[in-house]
Amino acid sequence: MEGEVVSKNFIEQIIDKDLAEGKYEKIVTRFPPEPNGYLHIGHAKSIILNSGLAKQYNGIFNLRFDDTNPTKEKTEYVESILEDVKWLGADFGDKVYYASEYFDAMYEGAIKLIKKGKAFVCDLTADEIREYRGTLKEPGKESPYRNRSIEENLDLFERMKNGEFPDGSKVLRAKIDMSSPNINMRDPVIYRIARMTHHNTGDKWCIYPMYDFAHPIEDAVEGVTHSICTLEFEDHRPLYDWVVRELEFEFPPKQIEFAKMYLQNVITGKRYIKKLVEDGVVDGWDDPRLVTISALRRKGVTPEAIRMFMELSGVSKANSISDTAMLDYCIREDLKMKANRMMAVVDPIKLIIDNYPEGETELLEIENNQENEELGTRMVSFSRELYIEREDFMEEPPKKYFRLFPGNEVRLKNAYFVTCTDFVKDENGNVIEVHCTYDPATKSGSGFEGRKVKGTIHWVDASTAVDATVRLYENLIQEGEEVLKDDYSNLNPNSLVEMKDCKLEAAFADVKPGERFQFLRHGYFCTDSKDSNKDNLVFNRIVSMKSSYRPK
RNA sequence: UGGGGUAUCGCCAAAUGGUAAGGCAACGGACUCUGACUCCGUCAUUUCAAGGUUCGAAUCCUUGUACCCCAGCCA
Repeated sequence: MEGEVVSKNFIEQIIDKDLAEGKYEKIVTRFPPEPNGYLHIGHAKSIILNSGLAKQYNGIFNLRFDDTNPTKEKTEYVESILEDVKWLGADFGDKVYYASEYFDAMYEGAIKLIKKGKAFVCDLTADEIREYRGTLKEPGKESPYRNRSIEENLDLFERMKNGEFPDGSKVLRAKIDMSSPNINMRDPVIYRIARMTHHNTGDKWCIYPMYDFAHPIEDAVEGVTHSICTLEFEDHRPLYDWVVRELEFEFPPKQIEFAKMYLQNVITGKRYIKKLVEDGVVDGWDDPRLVTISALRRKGVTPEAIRMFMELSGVSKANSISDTAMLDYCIREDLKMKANRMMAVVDPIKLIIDNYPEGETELLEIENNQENEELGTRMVSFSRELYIEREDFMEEPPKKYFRLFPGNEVRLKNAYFVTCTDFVKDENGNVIEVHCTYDPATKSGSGFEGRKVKGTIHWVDASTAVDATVRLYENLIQEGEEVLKDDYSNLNPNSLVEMKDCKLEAAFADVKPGERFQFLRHGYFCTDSKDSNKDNLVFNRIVSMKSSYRPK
């Protein structure tokens, strides 16, 4: 870490320059979600970027709900967002900001514009405004209401606020340039009439500011220095700057855009996730097949892993789609040292040690994680009848198969060497039982050096093993090459695999919801914080292990 | 000839005119009480293309090409 030359991303370079020029003493960033859904991995990038920058530069990071459109917003969403941002570890101080707290300031700002002759009340219908706006290639034309007097505008706007006009009948527009090649500058609507109960301000207002007008004000009022948003707002920057300039803020914030985070083979995009939830394709916003923050949390992904992933992914202005393998790597990397390594047999087959005394049981003390002894040890019972993984035995092994087959000796992880002597098949020819003998001299930890063994396999004591369900998730997404935008019908929801009849070590009986484990050779799992109880343990798969053994 | 962006390894991504970092993935090999982990090694004579300037170009100029965003009283 130390001494390493880490190149700065383009945003850090901008900040460095601003700081060097003495523009700011302290930077202020913000994460401004609209509370209209749950946060997902894409938002995590913004949260981690913005809060990370504030931390790195000893600045301030604000969490602000951009709640200027009550038709889409719900308190449920602000609560979940709050929880997710906290969970991710972003330090937003002890205050949560709401754009709706600035409605008065925004109203005053609008009046200021009117008084400067920079805004007017327009009676055109929504359709007419669209027509007058022109097209991408042709300029628009001016509204017939554009030249109303300041007095008339002031009067009309006040009456809009007082509820004298029906919804949609009038809007307040900025007076900029109808022939601008940038459509956002063609007299954009900055206030609309909408009688909706706001989750925060109730029925106090019947006019609400539009994003392009509200956002720069929110930033400026909070003293935000660097307003970092995604690429699609690039075209809005001239308008952002216009608002900040016309309203004459002393310390105008600066908007900087970066490319969104997309992940290969998963659905990002609030809109699509929302549809899956609403249509009942998934269980809810935290369905582990999704990549919402709550789903990742439920699956057992750590905030540290998500942060590492964002750091590794970097920030740029190039549209890109990150590989989920990188996220998996971060999860593995983070959990490697802090998850207990437990034994679980997912597809059990019985192993009988013929020379082990019947009815006898011994307790083995097993380290929870050989690479981190702080995690302590646990006691696991061992006796004559065990379960092993079905794939760990082969009647006729291929070349380079190191596990159990007739005549071969392997190590039972944390226990003894065992030599396969026989096996039993049912009437269908399926192996149902494997027999072996063990060598008491080879006990784990005894320092036995007599001979080496090529393979080691995991196991579980048949008499004490706990039954459990393990869920393997594939991230929910499309089949084939096309990433769906509108064609949501092609989504394949059938990527959840539940494996019942799993056998786990007895030690798992007192596992707590949300705890994470590495199941040897099966990857990393988390006890499902929703479904787990002592009688029926449920584990969600976080990421799988890599395996270079591929029998053919 | 609407405007605004972006193009560097399979995937992210540095390099700010001085001779293409790094990570993920992949592939070899060593090690191993799991074939994981760890460790070592390999992986862009070339930066969308073609010209040009320069002792020197991913970086500057010219001309193209591809992809993304914008016509909500959404954010």
